[in-house]
Amino acid sequence: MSHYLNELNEVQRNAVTNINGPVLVVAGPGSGKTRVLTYRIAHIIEQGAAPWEVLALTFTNKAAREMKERIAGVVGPQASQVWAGTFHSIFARILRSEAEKIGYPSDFTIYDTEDTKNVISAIVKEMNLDRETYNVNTLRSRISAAKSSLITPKLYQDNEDLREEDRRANRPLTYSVYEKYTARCKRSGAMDFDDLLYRLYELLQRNPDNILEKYRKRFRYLLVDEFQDTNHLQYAIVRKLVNYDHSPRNVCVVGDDAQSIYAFRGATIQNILDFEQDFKPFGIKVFKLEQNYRSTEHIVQSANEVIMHNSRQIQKKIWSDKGQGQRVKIIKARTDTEEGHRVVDTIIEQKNRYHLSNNEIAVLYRTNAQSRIFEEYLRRYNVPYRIFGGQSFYQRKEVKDLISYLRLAVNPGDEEALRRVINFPRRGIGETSVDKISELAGQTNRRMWDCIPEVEMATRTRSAVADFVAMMQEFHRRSATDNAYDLAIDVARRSGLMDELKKDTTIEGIGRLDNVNALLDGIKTFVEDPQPVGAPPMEEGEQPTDIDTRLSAYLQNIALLTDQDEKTDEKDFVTLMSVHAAKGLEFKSVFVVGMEEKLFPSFMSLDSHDGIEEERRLFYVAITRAEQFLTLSYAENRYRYGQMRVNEASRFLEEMPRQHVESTAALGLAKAAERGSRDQSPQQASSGVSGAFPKRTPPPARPVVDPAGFKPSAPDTIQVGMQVLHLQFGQGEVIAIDGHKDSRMASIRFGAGEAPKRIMLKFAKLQVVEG
DNA sequence: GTTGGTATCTGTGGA
DNA sequence: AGATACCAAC
Repeated sequence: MSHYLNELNEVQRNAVTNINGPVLVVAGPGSGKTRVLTYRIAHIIEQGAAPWEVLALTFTNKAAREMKERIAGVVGPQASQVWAGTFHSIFARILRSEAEKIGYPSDFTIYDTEDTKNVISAIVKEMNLDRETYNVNTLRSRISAAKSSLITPKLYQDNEDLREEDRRANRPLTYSVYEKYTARCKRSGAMDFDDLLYRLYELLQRNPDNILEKYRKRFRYLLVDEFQDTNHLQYAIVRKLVNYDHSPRNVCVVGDDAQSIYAFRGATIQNILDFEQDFKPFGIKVFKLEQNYRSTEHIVQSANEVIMHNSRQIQKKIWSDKGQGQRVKIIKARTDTEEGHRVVDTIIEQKNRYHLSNNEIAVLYRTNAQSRIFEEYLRRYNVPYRIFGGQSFYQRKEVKDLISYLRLAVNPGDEEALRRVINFPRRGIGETSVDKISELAGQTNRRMWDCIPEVEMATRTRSAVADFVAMMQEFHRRSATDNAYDLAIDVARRSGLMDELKKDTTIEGIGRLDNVNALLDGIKTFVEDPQPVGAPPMEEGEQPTDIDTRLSAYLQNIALLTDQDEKTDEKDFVTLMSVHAAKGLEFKSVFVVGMEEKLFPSFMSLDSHDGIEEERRLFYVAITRAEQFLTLSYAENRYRYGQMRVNEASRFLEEMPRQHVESTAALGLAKAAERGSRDQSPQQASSGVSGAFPKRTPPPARPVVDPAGFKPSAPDTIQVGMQVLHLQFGQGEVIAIDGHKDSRMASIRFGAGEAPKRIMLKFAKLQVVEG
C-alpha cells in the first residue's frame, strides 16, 4: 500500500502526509480532492492510528460511501472501521446512544422537511394566525437559521434584532411559533434535520458524564469535506471536538470558496476564513490544489474568468495541462421546446461524432421543473436517460404512509406519523376528534398518543379509535422483538393500507402499489442482509453494530437517505439533474441549459449582490463538471407559470470570455434579442396572437424506431442506395459512402428536406430495411 | 365525517 | 400548469 504517495503531485502529497496539527486544503474543481482525503486517511492509518480514531464528515451519503470504498482500496477491509459519514448520519448515530442524556428516547424519530412543515402549519392554524403572513416556508427557514446560529427559542424571544425584523415583516409572533415547534418536536420524541446538529452541540456543551472527553479522545483525527458548505453550527461542533487545551488539533478541512452554493441554508465561507484565523496560533498549514485534472483549457479558463466577477474570494489560479480542447458551444433557441430539441440533437451528434456513451453526458439545469422537455425529446429519440432529484422514493405519499405506520409503531410519541395514519385508510376518525386530541396535548404538553383515552367523542368514533389504538399497541409491542419485515408486512395488511391501494386500478394506482411493495422488498433485503448500521464500532473488538434487524434499526437506516443514494443498475444513460446535485461529479460532455436571467441566475437571487454571487458560484460549479465538451443553451421564450414569457439571455453568458467560445454569434444575437424583446411587450408575447411565438411545437415528426425490434446490421453490409434505420434519426437513404475499413463514412439523408448526416459506420448502429 | 368541486397559491437548492 | 387548500353539499 505504500505506492499511493507516488500517485500524487507535490502539493497533494504534502496535504496527505502532514497528518499532525491543523490543515486547510483549498481545492479547486477537479484537483484531486477526494484522492487527497482518502489517501490522507490511509496514511493516518498506516502511520499507526486505529481506523476508528478517524472521523471523516461529508455532506452526502454518496461522498461518504465513495470515500470508504476508496480507502478500502488502499488499506483493505479495516476501512469499514473508519467513521466516515454525513454530518447528519454520524451525529444521529451518536445521539442515538446518548439520547437519554438530553431527554430524548433512543428511538427518536427524524422529521423530514414535510413533517416539519406540517408541524408548523398545525401551529399556525391553532394560533389562529394568517397563513399568508405566517408563511410555512418562511417560518421554517427562520427557525432553521435560528438553530444554526445556536439561538434557542428563549434567546430568540429576548433578541431585539430578530424581534424587530419579525415585527417589520408583520410576523411578531414568530418567536412563539418557534417555541411551540420546539416543544412539539421534543414531546414527540422527534428531531428535525437541524436538531441532529443542534442537539449534538447541546449535548457536547452540557457535557453530562463528561462525554465530551470521550468523543475528543475517540476522534483523534478529524477530516471535513466540502468545508465551504458548513454552517456556523457545524463549525462550532468541529471546534468543540478538536479545539481545546492540549489538543493535538489533528484536523483537516477541505473546501473551495468558489464552490460554496448552500448559503441559502446557512452555509458560510466565513468558516474557511475563520478556520485559518482560529488555528493560526497552532501552526496551521494551508495547501492550495490548483491543478485541474478534469477539464481542458478552454473550460478551465472560462471558469476562472467567470468567477473573477465575484468580489470576495481566496486567491488561486486553476490551471490544466490537458490541452486547449474544444471551445464552449452556445445554443440560442427561440422557445423552451426548441431548446430541448436542439440540445438533444447535439447530444446525438456528439455521440456519433465523438463516440460518447450516454454515461458521459449530462444535462444540468437550475430547477428540477426544467427536466420535462429534455425528457420528452430524449424519449422521442430513444436516448436512455435518468433523472436525479425531484421527489424521492421515500417521500411519495403511499411510501410515507406505510413508513408513518412503522414510525408510529416504534415511537408512539411521533405526532406527525399519528396524524397521518390515524384516519388513513378511512376509519371514521375525523378532523374534529384529532383536533381535540391535539388541543389536550398542547394544553398539557403531553404526547397526543397518551391523550387519546381522555378525549371525549361520539360512541362510534370512540370504538374506531379503540380499535386503532389496540392495533398500534400490538405493533408497538412487537417492534421490540420482531424483525422489521415480519412486522412491516403485518402492518401493511392489517392497517388496511394494502386493500386501500388495491382498490385503485388506474395506472397510477398500480404504480403506488408497486412502490409500497418495493418498500417492503427493501425491508426484506434489510432483514436478510443486515448491514452494520451507520457508523462502525466504538471500541476495539466491539462487534460491528449488534446485528439489529428490528424496525427501529431499519428506520434509522433510511431516515437520512435520499434518492441519490439509490444504487444505480450500472446502465448506460444520460444524466439529467440540477446543478446542485451535480456537485462533485464529472462528465465528458455537459449541457447547462436555461441560461436566462431570472432562471439562472434565479429570480430569488436578483435583489442582492450576495445572491448573484452565489448563483455565479453555482454556474462555476456547473461548467467545471465538464471534461471535454461544454454546451450552454437558452431559450428566448419559455413557458413559466403557464404562460409564454420573454427571457433575456443570462448575464453569465455575457461573462463568458469570447476567446473560449465556439461562435460568438449566439452571444451577439443575444444582445440583439435583448433589445428586440424590450420592444415587444410581454402581453403581446404571451397572447400568442402575433404568431411570432409558436405554440408548443409538438415533438418532431421523425419516425420513431422501437428499440426492442432493432437489430443493427454489420457495418460492411451497408451500401449506397439502401434504406436504413437509425435508432435516433429514424429511416434514411444512404446516398454516399467514402473512406475505407474502419474509417468508412456514410452520408445518409433522413428527411426529405434535410441535409445528409455523415455517420461513421464503425460506430453507428444501422439496420438495413428489407424489401 | 366524507366527497367532490372550486379557488388559490406557488413556483431553488437538499440532508 | 399543477398541486394544494378550502368549502359547500351530501
